[in-house]
Amino acid sequence: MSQSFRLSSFLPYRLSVLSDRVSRRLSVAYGRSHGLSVAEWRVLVHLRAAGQVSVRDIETCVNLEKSRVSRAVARLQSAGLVKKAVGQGDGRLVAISLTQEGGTALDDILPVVLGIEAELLSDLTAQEREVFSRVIEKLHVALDQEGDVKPVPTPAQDTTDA
Amino acid sequence: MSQSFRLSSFLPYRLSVLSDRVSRRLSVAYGRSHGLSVAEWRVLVHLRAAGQVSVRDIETCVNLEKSRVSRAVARLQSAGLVKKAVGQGDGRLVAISLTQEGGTALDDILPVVLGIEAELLSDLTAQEREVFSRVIEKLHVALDQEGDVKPVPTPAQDTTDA
DNA sequence: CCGTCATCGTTGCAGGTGCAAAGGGTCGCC
DNA sequence: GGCGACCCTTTGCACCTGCAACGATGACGG
Repeated sequence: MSQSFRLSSFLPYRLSVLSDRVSRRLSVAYGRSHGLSVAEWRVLVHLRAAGQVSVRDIETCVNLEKSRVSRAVARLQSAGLVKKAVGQGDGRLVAISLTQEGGTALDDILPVVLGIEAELLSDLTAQEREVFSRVIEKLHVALDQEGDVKPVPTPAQDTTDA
Repeated sequence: MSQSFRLSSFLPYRLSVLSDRVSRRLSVAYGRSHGLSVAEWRVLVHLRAAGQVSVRDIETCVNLEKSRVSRAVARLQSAGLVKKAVGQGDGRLVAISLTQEGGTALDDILPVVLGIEAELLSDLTAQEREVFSRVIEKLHVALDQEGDVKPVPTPAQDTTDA
């Protein structure tokens, strides 16, 4: 039956392989030159855009688990790229912000990273880019639907009454 | 300058987030039900298609590091889904093949996995699928070109002499 | 004011991963 | 036949990750 299954045309496989390769290519820019991991890089970028934020903010905005964020921030702090303070209003929150050093590092890294992205995209037509982007969004929608089927308990009730 | 950088529209980020989500969704099928990791799943699938192969074969065909393959095979062996033997012609090679149990497990898993993929793709038009696939290939080509620049060793020598 | 519960962040733990070095085997060449 | 270069696979190590449990803090109700 499924004798003909081909991994090389299997969507999750293709996505995983491509994503890994791209990440690896990218890590040359922010990893090799500044010793940053993916998590650390994402945190830095988000800090630049958001100013002063909590771990929870980062978690939701850059798709990283809170423990991952926590450890990334700790490493960045000991590298001097980030500083932490207790939140003023709420003592549970941690106010994380970029240091000047962190900003400088980003200034270093961003052009390189954007250059790599541009090279990757350079052979694509405008239509290809647009469709590619749309498909990614559609896949997220599909994942939302499938995943969120769990919470919904009984689909029966809509037939029972008005 | 780069104040306007948006992680959410950054290609490597989008790919990574999507790929992670899809993998996670998929692991429900082969992970939760059979206790398989991604590496193990890929090895099984390749074995079904290729029959009897070596670690090196798997490594190149399913994009896994050799150490990852080695450990995946070890786990699969102790789970009884795979068997190992020394290669006949070459004593260095390991002849890895599916056991009957392994084949049965795949028979279980494959329909589920294909169903998930089908759901993901179900909202895409034929054109979207085709473009998406083409873009993935183009990105690989771009990575090949960029990556192979590496071998160039010393940027210093071109200034020093002829 | 105090008890209970939710929220935030950190940490312990078990496992997975990449890299590099170590086994073990093969082949060609002297 | 023996030696050294090479190849295939495993393993040691350091690191990263997810999950779950934990301590700390705030919010709410009695």
